[in-house]
Amino acid sequence: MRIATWNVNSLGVRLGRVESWLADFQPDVLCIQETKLADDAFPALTFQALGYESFHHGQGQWNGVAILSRVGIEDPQVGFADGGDADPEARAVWATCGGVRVASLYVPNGRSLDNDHYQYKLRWLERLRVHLATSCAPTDEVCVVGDFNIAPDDRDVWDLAKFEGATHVSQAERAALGELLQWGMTDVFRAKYVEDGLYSWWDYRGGSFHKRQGLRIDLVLATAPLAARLEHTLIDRSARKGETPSDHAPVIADFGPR
DNA sequence: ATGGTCGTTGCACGA
Repeated sequence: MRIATWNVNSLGVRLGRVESWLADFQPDVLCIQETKLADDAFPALTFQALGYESFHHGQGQWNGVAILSRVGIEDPQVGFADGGDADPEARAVWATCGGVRVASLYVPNGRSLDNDHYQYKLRWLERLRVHLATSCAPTDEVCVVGDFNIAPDDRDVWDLAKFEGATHVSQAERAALGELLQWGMTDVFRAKYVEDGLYSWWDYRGGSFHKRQGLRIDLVLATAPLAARLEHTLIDRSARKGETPSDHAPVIADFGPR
């Protein structure tokens, strides 16, 4: 089972690229972030014609997350089932695809450590932790993927000095991610590759991609029964090349049969 | 030199 995640930075602009990427990589599940579309503008029929059912939660101009699946979409769910207020931003969808509980997440950016949005980010991560702890078990097959806007450790940052005092690397964010891992999830890309310099996002400005100045912030987290079957994982840097790319590359994980 | 680009929208702001 091939599960992929890709922050496309506007599905309206990137639909052609997503269509050809699906044809090239044939994922069973593709989780998309930053569709920047309202639900009635989501191109479900286009994906259906390619063999993918879909579930989208959007709000229009910003955010927006989706799951595409050619192995079924059951029990779709939006946001967090923690009894709290609905998230005002469209950042999380869940569905069961081929027996795996899948989440497509767009974790808040945080903007800066002294910004209210950073507190929203930390609260959002805590709601994610509670949602997982109360609706899933580490012994279930759960795959939580997306743009985490957190570089898990220093290997995932091109220049630590540039990020001193910034979001994406702060102790509190990394600790929040660490709690998800401690609960029972594996960062499957890091499980296969230990070296630094392997990134999934590069700033559009200043030729960052060609200078290899990026961050690894797009993650595939899997519970033990799934992670034990990991066969391959890849960041598709080729998708960051050419005309009008997203600033993120897709991340793929292949899990063998049960 | 504290910039740079791209997406949204609308002539600024978020990432």
